[in-house]
Amino acid sequence: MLSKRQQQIINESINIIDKKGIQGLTIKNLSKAIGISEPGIYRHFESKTAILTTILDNFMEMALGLAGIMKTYNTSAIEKMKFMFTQLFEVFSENPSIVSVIFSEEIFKNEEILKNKIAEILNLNTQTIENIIAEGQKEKNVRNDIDAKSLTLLTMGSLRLLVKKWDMNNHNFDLSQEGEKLIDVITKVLEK
Amino acid sequence: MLSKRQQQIINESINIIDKKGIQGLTIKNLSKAIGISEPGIYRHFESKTAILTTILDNFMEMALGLAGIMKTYNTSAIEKMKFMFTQLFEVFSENPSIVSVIFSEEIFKNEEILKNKIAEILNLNTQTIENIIAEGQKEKNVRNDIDAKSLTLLTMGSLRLLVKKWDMNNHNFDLSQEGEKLIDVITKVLEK
DNA sequence: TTTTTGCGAGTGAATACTAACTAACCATTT
DNA sequence: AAATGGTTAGTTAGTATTCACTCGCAAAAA
Repeated sequence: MLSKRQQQIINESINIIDKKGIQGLTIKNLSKAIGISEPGIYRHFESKTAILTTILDNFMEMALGLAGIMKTYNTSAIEKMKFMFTQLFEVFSENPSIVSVIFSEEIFKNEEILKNKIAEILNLNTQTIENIIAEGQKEKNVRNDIDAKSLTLLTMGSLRLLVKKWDMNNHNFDLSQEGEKLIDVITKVLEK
Repeated sequence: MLSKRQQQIINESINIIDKKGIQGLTIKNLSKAIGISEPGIYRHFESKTAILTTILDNFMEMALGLAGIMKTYNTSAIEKMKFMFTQLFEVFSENPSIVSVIFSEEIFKNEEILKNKIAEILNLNTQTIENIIAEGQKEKNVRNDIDAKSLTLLTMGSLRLLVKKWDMNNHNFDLSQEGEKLIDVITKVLEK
């Protein structure tokens, strides 16, 4: 479990990465944002890498949680997708800064451990969507003239790009609203 | 025009970003890779930012060139998309390292000028695809139960994700081959 | 001869991180 | 109730290293 201070450090780190990029995340900037001295940070994390590792571990848990929910959620594939996407758009709208971390794999290229963690998260999320789509194909609710992997690519790719554009354009449109539109489009494309 | 040395510096910079991320691109690393001293770099670029600016300007020219070609290329929308995507997959296969720069917008978050340049490039490429799709809808070759913007999101998003996965997984699959598959899928989705 | 391209040696600022110390709190023991 | 010892969370003042970049000079090219 993370202490309050640790959680604060994590949140502020994500904020800084969002605003200034990974190069802007320095212990100095971080400590200033928190309001303690630089060595104070090291009372709560043994290194800067430990902070980044914790961030990614949190995202991994989120991904695992989502995968678990989707497995037990008992409806059609299309309904599952709708539910999942609505949830995601809500989370991103409420915590805009996590977008620039979770959809920006290459900011962790520097360190092998982090690079692998982020690839794992992406693969898990892909698998979650692919499972839903494949299941839908079995139940004949989803078109099967295109294989599940390709439909997953379409679905996930468009979701990611929408969110990324929202992020790059300083959230100057309503993500939940545009997200709803995208869900409709994807539904149209997936349905048999 | 860029001198040979300048072009070499640009290429090596892209290579380093690909391998080590933006944090790995230091003047020291760069000069070592080129085989000259650190001050030697400054004979050819006035600053590190100037190097990055030049990289993005090159990409902008590529995007403009592509947009120009697509305007004059006189076939159906579907054929245009096929042609454009095949071209892109070829370019990426031959120059894998540019992928981690051109599809990694957030590595330039640090500097406002660079951030804006990369947003411009993305918007231009989006516009190019959207134009083709909208034209196809006019000519009744492309479905019109979904608006052009959404179809563009699907198309571009899936392309980007495919290329990004290829990059993240150390190019462990044949991009051109998987790209062909994606082109077929997109064709199926777009066609009326 | 002038211009271009390189070099060694250095600059100040920023980087992640450490050493040594202190004040506040808290559970025991006296 | 008071003293004791230990933990937690913070500090100031530093470390070695790396960062982008500059200066003055030399060799080579035009």
